[in-house]
Amino acid sequence: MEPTKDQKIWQVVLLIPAGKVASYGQVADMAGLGRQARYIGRALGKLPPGHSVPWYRVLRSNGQIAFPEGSPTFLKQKELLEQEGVEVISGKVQMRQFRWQP
DNA sequence: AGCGTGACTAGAA
DNA sequence: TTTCTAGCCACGC
Repeated sequence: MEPTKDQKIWQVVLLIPAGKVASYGQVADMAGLGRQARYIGRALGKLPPGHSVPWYRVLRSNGQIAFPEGSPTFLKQKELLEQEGVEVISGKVQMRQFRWQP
């Protein structure tokens, strides 16, 4: 059976090494979707239960988390990133040292 | 079949 | 440096 776009996106996200992060545009390009950065978030929203996809390693192009501060999802992502060793400040990540595939 | 929406991006002020 | 605007494209209703 053919893998769907969502599956492809999840596969790309799985390729992100721990301790590093990637932007939606980066993932979209690697998934072969080009400029569909917005679809990435939507696909991650479709993630099934019991998944092992490090969706929390996907951030905006400027290194900021895509959720509003104070949201449970935001807090969860921040916690997971810090657990990976990524420094999160004011909802932003020091992508100067954590940018994936320069 | 058409319209609104969004876990986005790049550029300008 | 931060904030605002316009462009973008696929999906769901």
